[in-house]
Amino acid sequence: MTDKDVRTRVVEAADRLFYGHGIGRVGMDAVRDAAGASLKAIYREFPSKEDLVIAVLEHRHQLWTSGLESAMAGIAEPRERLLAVYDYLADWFDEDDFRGCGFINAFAELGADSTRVAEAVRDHKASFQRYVDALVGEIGAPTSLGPQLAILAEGAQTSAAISGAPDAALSARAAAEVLIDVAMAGRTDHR
Amino acid sequence: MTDKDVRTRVVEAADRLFYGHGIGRVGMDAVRDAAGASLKAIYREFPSKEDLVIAVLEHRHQLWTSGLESAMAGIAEPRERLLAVYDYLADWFDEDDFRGCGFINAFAELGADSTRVAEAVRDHKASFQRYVDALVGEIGAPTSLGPQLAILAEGAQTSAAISGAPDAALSARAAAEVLIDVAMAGRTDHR
DNA sequence: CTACGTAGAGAACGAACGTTCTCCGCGCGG
DNA sequence: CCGCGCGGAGAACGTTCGTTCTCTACGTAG
Repeated sequence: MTDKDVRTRVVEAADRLFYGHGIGRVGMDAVRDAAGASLKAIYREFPSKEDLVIAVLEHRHQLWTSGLESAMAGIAEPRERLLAVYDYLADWFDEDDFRGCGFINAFAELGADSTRVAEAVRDHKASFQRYVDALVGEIGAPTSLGPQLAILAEGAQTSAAISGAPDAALSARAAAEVLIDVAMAGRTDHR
Repeated sequence: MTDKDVRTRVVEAADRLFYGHGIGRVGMDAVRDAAGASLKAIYREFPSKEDLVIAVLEHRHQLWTSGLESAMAGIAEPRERLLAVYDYLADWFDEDDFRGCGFINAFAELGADSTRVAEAVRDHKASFQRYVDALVGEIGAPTSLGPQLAILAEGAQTSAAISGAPDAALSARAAAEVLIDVAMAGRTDHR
């Protein structure tokens, strides 16, 4: 229980609670109980709840990024790497505590009033967009494909969260395949 | 100010406030002030805040549906009607108080704990899905196209909300065009 | 005119929350 | 062995919120 330092325990506990019930519905007392830390220790590490939220979003960003990388481990072809994004989503949607994209949820809840939260969410999405854009660049597809693939990933997450049907990832993957292939075929292909 | 009945005024005011700031961050006092009604009158119409939220979501569903219909008014071709969905989104994203899909926002905030809200959001999304599916059926495209087009619409909304860039609608429209055309071409087309 | 039912304005209440404070026990330097 | 500072547990505080209650004004029936 006390094998990790306070900061890590608090962030991980808060992440689980915030993601599961929404940020506004989880009090600092619940975080304290789940993290096994004192309120004093929490507030020493995070001056306010908003700071904790930001730290949680950063932690979630790390998880997402490393998860995505390991999902692509061993895949060399950029086209296959792009499609692996949707397989990664499919695995995620199947977890029984899946409740949509934590960033979108945080943005929906606090984005209007907290500039810092809005910025953290924007950063995360922009980082993913850059990642996709880079892969799109590698296969030589037009840059307009990047946003389209990102929108598919985005939409699959909320679709799966709301309907509870994880096969939104499969639909998104199939659509991505079509978009990629058409983009490649339509490219000025004087080899 | 008192030209409409209390119920309508309350729902419209609450809708504006909830959508603009998030449901949890708007108190009943703010609704009372904005609607120009007494708390007593509000609670006579809506036994609890949750009931008001449900009524607001239903009202928003009406707005969305009628807006979509009028966006398609005069368009006969099912293919063009499908694409008009994304034009409708584009117009919406351009409004300066656009803050994402109110249903997704409500779901992110309350879906985990309020079954009624979760259900209302699911109903709305299912209704849109049926609408798209019907148009997909009319052009004789495979049913798998329906979810793909809905995911694009979904993703465009959150993308535009977070990045603040309304051109997500254009990306989604372009992607939809490709998906539709490929689906039509790939159809067992022995005429 | 008078009694009564109704509606509005806003005070009041209890709960929950974010944040701070108090108190106590424990470990360490002398 | 004795102070002393630090950390934890949780009480406390001020605010906000959902909901209810009180009080007053008013329209209407008789």
